[in-house]
Amino acid sequence: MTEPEPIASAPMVGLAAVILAATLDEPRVLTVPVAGQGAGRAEGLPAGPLEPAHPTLERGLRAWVERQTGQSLGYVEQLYTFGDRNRRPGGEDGGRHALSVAYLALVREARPAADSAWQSWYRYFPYEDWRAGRPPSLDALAARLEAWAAAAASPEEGRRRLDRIGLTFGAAGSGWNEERVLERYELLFEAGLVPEAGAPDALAGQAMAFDHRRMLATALGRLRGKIKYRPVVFELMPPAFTLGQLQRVVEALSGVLLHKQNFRRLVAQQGLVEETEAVTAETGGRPARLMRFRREVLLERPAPGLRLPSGRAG
Amino acid sequence: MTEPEPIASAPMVGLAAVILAATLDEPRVLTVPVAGQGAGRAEGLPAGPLEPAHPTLERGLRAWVERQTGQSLGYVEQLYTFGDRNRRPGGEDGGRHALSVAYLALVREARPAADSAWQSWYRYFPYEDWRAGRPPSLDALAARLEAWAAAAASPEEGRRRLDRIGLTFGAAGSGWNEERVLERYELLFEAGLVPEAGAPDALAGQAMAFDHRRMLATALGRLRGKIKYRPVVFELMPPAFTLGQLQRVVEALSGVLLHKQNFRRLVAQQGLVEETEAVTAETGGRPARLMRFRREVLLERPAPGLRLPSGRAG
DNA sequence: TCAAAAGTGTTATCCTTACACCCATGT
DNA sequence: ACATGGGTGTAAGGATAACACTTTTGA
Repeated sequence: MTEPEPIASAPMVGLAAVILAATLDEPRVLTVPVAGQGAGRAEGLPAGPLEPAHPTLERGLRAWVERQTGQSLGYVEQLYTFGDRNRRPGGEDGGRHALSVAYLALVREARPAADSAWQSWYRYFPYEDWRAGRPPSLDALAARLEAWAAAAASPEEGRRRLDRIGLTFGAAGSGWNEERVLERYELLFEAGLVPEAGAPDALAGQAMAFDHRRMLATALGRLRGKIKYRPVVFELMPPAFTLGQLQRVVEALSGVLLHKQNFRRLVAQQGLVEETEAVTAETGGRPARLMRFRREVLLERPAPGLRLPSGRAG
Repeated sequence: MTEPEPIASAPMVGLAAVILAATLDEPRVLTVPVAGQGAGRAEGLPAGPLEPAHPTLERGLRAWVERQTGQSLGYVEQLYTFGDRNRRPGGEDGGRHALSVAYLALVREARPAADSAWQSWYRYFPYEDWRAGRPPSLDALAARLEAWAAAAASPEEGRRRLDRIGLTFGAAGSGWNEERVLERYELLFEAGLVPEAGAPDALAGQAMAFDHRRMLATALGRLRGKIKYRPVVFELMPPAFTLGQLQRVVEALSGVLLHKQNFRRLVAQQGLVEETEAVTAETGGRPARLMRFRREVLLERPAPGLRLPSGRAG
């Protein structure tokens, strides 16, 4: 009656890494060149097949990343297993499945090696960066999305599309929600507005090979959510940093500006950081005290993180 | 330099489903018998290999579940891909990897079919049920965990173990955190206190085949977290229900009792439900108004859910 | 002297928590 | 009458958001 165990046919299993860092005020992702699909070279994520020699999935991932980029990974967590879309090559493989287990990694230093390169992740998602106010490209995107909704087969379908647009791109009830990165990308994909889906221009951002941009979107959404209840930002910070630097990194990740005073108070009274003796001279203005992450906070609070204090202000 | 695409060797890929329901006051999981490892039959989750005929992972999962249990699934989300532990059969397969992509499914009705059976999930995690106060088995477990910490190779390792015990089982700072189901299970596993790891008795709950109990722990933790910011509880409720029923289901999921008045206010003012005209006679006491889920809340609030109003009270 | 960034303090407001209490039905 | 669960109101406390303001450096 019952099968003995989830044993399998012979699918292809790949490993892929979304490796993020935050140097200066820019959030970065590590990319490698990929022999082009059709025309020339494309950008992609470090990736490779799972091999029998790999002791675990995660160890296999680390091996591939070191080999392709020279980067060694610290914090690593599993993101999602992709297998449903753009991953069945049709007849050529006799219908074999192609899965890809994607991981999120956070690193401190950004030493690019071999062919790899660090890119700002807003290169792939320009409309996700609200630090300088509402991105102008959103107006054009919104217009195209509404046209897509209007072109729906039935009125109900049109209404559903409008609801989704409002939900993911704001306008509905509560405005922009920075965590819905993946939902926005999938909506643009369905509407045919991303280059991967055949859009003529790059209004919705730079394309990536295969479904790597979907993986990146998944990673950004996850990270934007996670900084609120886990102190993962510090995986991106040097051992000592100023509160201003910390704030700029959080702003870079979340894509929105924060209220300075409240951010400082929040960080301080949550016990996330402690002072060091050192101060730094720095770019213009009064020297700032250097802080370090307070590891003990993990034992004290149930969900220590940076509940973003909303408002935009200097 | 760069490999063309995450293409693979020949691992075995399985699909597994944690199917949850809430009938009356008990939270349930759907299990199937598994031809025993060693001695007799064990309980397991519905599962089966990914096959070339499956159009997507999720469709493959639905097919396996219907075939093994007769249950058709509504809400389904991917949980995690397990592959690192208990999943390399050693020499027999020449070192092939065995992965398992686990899914969480929520269903309304509990019609058992074939060999499958609904079990209370606290059968597998008795210490997770705090509805009748602190479970007595926790005292014995805590004693064994402390013995495990004391038996560490080095003092630092002993301290680390104590920290983890405090963090996952309470005592540290903030007491019991109902979301850390997986972390608790993994700690018990490492300490050798679960039957799967060879513990002599079932103090830490009933065993399951393979790593299925780990999957169940992952599912419970995810669900306990998710009800706080997504209205997933309603996937478990009938179309019309009383606020009392809703509260009892939430309590069953989270394993803690809630404060009645605040729960009602919360649900009401969040706009999660709306009244129907009907009332129900019910078990003892004044007849209650029947409510239904307000679907529009999805469009209105960024994260509609049931932020548990802490305290235990009638 | 001024710009720029660091850093401190205070107040209004909202949400959470807790407590007290009334209502309608079955036994 | 009373037990049981349904249902409403309100006051105290804490966290958030917004505001105003001082300090210390470099140009």
